[in-house]
Amino acid sequence: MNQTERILKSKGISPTAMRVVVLNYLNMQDHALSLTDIELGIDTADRVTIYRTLKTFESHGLVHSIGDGSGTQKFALCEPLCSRERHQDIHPHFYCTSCQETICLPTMKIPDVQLPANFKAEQKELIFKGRCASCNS
Amino acid sequence: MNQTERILKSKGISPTAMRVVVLNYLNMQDHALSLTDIELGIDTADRVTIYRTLKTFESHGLVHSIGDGSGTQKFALCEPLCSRERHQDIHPHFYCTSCQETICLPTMKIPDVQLPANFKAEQKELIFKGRCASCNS
DNA sequence: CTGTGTGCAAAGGGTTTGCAAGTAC
DNA sequence: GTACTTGCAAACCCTTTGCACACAG
Repeated sequence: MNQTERILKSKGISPTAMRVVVLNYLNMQDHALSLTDIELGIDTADRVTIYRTLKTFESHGLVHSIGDGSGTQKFALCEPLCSRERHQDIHPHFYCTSCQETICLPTMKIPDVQLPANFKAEQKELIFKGRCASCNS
Repeated sequence: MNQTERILKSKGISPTAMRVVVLNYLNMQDHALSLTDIELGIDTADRVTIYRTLKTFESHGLVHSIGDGSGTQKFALCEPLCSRERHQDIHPHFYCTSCQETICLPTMKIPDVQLPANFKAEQKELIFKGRCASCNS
């Protein structure tokens, strides 16, 4: 059993061939991917199957989804600490309006903000939009 | 000429009946509205017309749109200082996963975060998800 | 008359569900 | 055999564009 299968099992996901392929593909990327991105990258797989695979991954704390304002959801691997109950260590994302890539900024924290009385936040998302380093150079 | 028409003119938007109705409706709300919300609130108007009205408002700095992660865009009135060139004073939003309402938090600032070298941000968005005060009481 | 605004129709894209066939244990 | 997984089809919803008519300056 290889490393990818081990990761899936550790999250309680049975490591089918499809899931191994999707996870490996996500692992190769340094930015978040849309369903279409993955579909194009894995030419053997059906779009809906990938969709369901990602939903499975998400509900088991293996990937997180980002609404970057581009109108389409994107997905990226979580930090190892994330679990199905709680996504640890959620980080900001940068959406490049030039190349449309969404980049995770895992080394940064989302600062805390004092919410109004009786508001209870369970998640927070911080998104920057602009031009990324590659598009600026 | 009433106050609503005056606002429209001050933003360079000709104050048609439709636009006055939409602006008044937005003005009555304390939270951001989706296109569907507005469509249901203004039963005389066509969905596409409202859509175009909002786009006009947005490009003239009268409303801002929020992608709250619910999958649909929402719109809310801007602060008076916003202009077509630049949305001043962009604030965090709170998305209630119970009642699906998106609430502006205009008294709060989005904290600055140090971006990686050569990344240039033009916009930032901070969204909290959880339960709002009404749903918690 | 000319430009703008509105309504209707429809295209386009992404997300989500249903169902039946395939696969693993 | 039973439960889970996958592929195909289709539904659903939101966003966006095209076009023709109505309206205002």
